[in-house]
Amino acid sequence: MPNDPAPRHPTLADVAAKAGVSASTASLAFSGSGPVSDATKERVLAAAAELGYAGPDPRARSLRRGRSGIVGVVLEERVRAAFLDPVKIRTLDGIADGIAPLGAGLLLLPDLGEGESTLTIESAPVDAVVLLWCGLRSSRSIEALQARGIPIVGIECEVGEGLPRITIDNHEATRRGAEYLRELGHRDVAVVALPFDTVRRRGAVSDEQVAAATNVVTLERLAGAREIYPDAPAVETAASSIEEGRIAGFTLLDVDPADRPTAIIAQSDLLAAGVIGAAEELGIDVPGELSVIGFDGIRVDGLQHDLTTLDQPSAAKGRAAGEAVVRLLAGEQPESVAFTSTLHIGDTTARLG
Amino acid sequence: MPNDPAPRHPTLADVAAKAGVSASTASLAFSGSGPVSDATKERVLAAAAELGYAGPDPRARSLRRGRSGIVGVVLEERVRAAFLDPVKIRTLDGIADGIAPLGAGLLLLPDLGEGESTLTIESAPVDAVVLLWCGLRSSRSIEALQARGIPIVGIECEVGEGLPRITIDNHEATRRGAEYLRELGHRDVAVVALPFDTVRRRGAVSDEQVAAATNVVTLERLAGAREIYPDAPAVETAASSIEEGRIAGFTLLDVDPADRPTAIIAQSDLLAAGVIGAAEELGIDVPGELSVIGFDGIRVDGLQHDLTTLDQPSAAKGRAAGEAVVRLLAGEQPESVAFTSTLHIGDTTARLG
DNA sequence: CATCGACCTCGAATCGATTCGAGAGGCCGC
DNA sequence: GCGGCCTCTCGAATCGATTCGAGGTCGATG
Repeated sequence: MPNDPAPRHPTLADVAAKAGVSASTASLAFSGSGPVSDATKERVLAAAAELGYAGPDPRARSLRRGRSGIVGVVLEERVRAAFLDPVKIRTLDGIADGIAPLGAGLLLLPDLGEGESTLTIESAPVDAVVLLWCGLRSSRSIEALQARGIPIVGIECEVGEGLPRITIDNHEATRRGAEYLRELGHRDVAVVALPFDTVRRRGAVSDEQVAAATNVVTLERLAGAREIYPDAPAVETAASSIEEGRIAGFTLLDVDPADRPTAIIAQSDLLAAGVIGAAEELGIDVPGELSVIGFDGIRVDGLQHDLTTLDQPSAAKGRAAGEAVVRLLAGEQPESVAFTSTLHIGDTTARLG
Repeated sequence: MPNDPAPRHPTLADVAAKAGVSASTASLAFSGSGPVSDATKERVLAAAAELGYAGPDPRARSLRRGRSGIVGVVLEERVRAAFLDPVKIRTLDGIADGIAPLGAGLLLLPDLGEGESTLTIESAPVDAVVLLWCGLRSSRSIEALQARGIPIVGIECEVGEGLPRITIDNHEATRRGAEYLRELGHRDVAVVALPFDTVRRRGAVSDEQVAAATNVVTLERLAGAREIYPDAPAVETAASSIEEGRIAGFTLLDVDPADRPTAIIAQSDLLAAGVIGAAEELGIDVPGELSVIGFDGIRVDGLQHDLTTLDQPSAAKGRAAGEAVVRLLAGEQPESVAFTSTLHIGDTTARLG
């Protein structure tokens, strides 16, 4: 046995040598369709099996081919958090569906590496990228991707000139919800808002904060509400979750009943569920004393009510984004797509009085 | 303006040339910590900015470095389906948590490319792989990964000698659940089982089918139930979903009341919820006329009952797998981890009679 | 018998960056 | 004023596979 200090893994060259062919021929034998005689191909495969060669190295292959077969999905904040938000899950589901023809994998990427992150948007070997509710941070990354010629699709995300975007009618839909509350006779309406930017805060929001906000979805929905209720106070939350909704609910409801709003527009169903929970804990009847309207149209875990909400097609949004990716990679120029939400009237809203 | 037929993207070499340094120096300037003077580094960065160079190509970098910063998660079947299963979501969540120290991205891979899939387990540029409820198909892939020296961790998955596995006490837990039913006086108990292998079927399961099954989880849970009820009939489902549970529920319950089981052991909470739904549609009272026990301990969307179930720590399982990956990549030899489920007694089980 | 294809196989260039050891200056101390 | 050391920079090799055009062999045809 000769010295074998470095038990490296076999490479294509090793296989080729063992099979008595050139590396190029071996490569052809593996890629399948090349003009290689059956005998040769078999010999190469046999040599590979004997050496324990498991096929071409994906890294080298993707370098040479220029494609990795991976589509990145950029999530604001931690990857973990995305798994807790049913809307994101549904959207991811749709994306997976939409890119199915590519046979590509889905790489989940946090927007900003949390300090130690080695794999960032810029350093990930992706063929295309879908941005999901991206914040301001992404703008530099977007430039980097564009410089590298990587197709980008944005979902609810300002993504720059000429790039396809998937959106819904945040403003218009919320306005419709607010109008419905007005028809029910409500005059004192408050908004429980999604985060305004990537710095997560809680509590009442001043006009300056609104002006400085970067989260487009939050702003559009807020503007839609204020088109009907220009003076509606807004409470910011740190995330879209039931617990955050509950906290915001207490802020708005645990006050002198005279100062209490009669209706609350929550910017997500999870927040709405939290608000309803807070109301119940405070002995406030929903919808008798308080009407609550949500956004998303998900079914909230544990919520006993049929939430009045603005039903948005999350999965369809994801699918549209996936399809846009496919077309971009095919060299086409897909259009942006704007979806529409529908007002679902449940049992959490009622006529005032 | 000279002819510019191929508007290629700039490479490190271009930047180096523009900055008047060698490619090696430019590389050092980008990787940051190398012994490069500030003046030079600045010059390189300026040249890069001017050329619109967005940093080193991830593909080339990963080829040279031998690491891609990606951890693959192999899901049986379609990626899409995983997003619909709360248990998988929770586990993914845990994995993301566990590998956080790596700062790596999470690449979701279907077990078998659905025909056209280009990115398979073997051809994905991953540094490590977590197998999630993998089926038989994976075994070839596992060999390929091992041949390439890629660390593997299995969750509820036979993964081969010496590789760390994350498991729960499927057999023992189900036995405990069955014992509880026996204590309640039940004698006619049926099992609504998860899929037996990757060929999705529905309906009553014969002994031959059990013998030929490959899904370890299904088998272990079935064996646990049959330790107490050796003759318990089993119905196979095509997936873990409420709808599948409903279908199986009808199979078992839509019969002569004399032939009806008095209790059903469902192998997942979603299946249990479906069974309960079927019972309600058939006018069978739960738990009055039928006791139902689930597995997982998730809260099922829309289910009004507090399900009696075997609560398993899904997120912890994922986290343990993630941590095992981290340690494998650090050259350590992590142990397998076996978690324990606890019997949660809700209001879907009752004493017989 | 010579020539023309058809069919395989091979060499060499390429993808883009990283890394290691060597070498070139500049600065300090004696 | 000179040797030695330290700091920065560069060349060249390497990672592993793919691809294109060239060349070689063999059978068939005029």
